[in-house]
Amino acid sequence: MLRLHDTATGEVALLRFRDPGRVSIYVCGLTVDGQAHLGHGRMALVFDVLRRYLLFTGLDVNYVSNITDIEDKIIDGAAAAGVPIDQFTAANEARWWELIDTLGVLRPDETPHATAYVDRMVALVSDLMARGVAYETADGVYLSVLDVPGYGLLAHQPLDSLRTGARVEADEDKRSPLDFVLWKKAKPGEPTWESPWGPGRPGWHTECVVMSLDLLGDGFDLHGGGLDLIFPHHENERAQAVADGREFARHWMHNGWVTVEGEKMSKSVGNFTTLDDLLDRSDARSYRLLVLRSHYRRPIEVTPDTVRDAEAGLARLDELGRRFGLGDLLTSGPVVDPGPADAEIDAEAVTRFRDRMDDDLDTPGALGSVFDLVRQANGAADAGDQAGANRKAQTAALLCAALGLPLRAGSGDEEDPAVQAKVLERDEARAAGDWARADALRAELEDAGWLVEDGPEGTRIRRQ
RNA sequence: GGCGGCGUGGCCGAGUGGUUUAGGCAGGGGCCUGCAAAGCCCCGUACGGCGGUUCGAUUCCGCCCGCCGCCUCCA
Repeated sequence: MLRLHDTATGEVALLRFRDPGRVSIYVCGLTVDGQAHLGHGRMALVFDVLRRYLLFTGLDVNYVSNITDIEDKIIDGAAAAGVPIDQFTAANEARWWELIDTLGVLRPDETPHATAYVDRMVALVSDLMARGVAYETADGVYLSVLDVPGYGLLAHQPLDSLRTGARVEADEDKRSPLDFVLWKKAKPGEPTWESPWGPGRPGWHTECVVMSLDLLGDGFDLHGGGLDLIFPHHENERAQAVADGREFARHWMHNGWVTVEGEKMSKSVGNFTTLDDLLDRSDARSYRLLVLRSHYRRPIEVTPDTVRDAEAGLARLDELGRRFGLGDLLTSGPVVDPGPADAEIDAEAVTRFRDRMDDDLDTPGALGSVFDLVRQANGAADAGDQAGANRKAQTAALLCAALGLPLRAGSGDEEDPAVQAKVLERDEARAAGDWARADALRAELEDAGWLVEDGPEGTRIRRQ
């Protein structure tokens, strides 16, 4: 049973499901206002690993993650690019899904878009007005947060602190500086929707309330996102749901930053690396491995050094795939724990893995158990215990797949006839004891990007 | 100012009141190899500082130092 840190309580607690055997998850996705960076990638990977692990343990998972396609920066971005807003957001979103696919992240079961839910957002705001917890001002409609029981649950800040910290906005009509906008009245040049308060557009926090409750229902199991969404975004989502008499998320999970030289990566600081940049120069699986190597709540440093380190670890895993011909276990789809009945799998190792994962998704510890298997498999094979070795190797591959990290048995182009000819020629040279010729052929292959390895079965090559 | 997190061996990074070790990368030695590569074995005996609790603390408590984050729209 999975124990997870809950942002609301600050404690690690058993994740309890509303419906037995089924998990409903809502993760705040991307605002499609530009290029996604490493932080967005980490978020996607962290929740992908959670989702895959729940599937691995045999649960049904309903995973919803939204796209925010109307927002201030989107309006500005489209204007700056000189293109219509829908074209701007569509292009950014399309690129995001390509990146998601490259990262091996499973697509959500549902991907609601804010602009498709404006009617229901208007309905929610109207309801909050009717309940007397929201009020209209000259420039919009606001939620009166001091009327919401438990406001500050996620922020873990005294209300006074939030109040004194609140930035003073132009609108002095707000009853409390903490109150936040549910509906923004139209400004010139902005896209608008009709509402009882005149044309305008929804505030940011409202969309996720409406979409999560619509698609997952009251009291859904888990709500997640990046650490920076805790306050105000998630606090304000919860406030609206509670004020509307709805039961909101039962559990809150947030992932930590990607940092650059110790500082949070963010667009405002300008210290971000885009996912495009990273994926251009490294195997996407190495970023997943890098993310898995540290706990999801800790910050991670992404530097050329840490990426290289992850790539070296990945190479060790792939080497296992090659050595044991695990080509049929290269799935990038979800896998399910086969249980102790499967003689090909080391059930005890799977248990060790699951113990680590159940402890608040201790992926570094889980990964340690996988590397233990790698060493055991290689060691057994070296000692001539092929059956035992295969079992360990298969188990390692299974657990890698469970983490969304498919092993590779090769690059696929080893069969190139010209390359194969050189490999054969080298085998002949070696058989004849012509070491000079063999070394020359190795140099040629290496120049072509191959790493040459001689084994009992002859020369083997792989991509460097 | 308020609230919170973190400081582990050359690097990354888990975990734990004490007997055998996380794991990965890098490094040294060995086995294997024509030489390599890959793999395996061995090695470095780490837990910011000062006190306290304890038979015993890296692990609990206090203080200090350092780094980081949040305090209204940033994953």
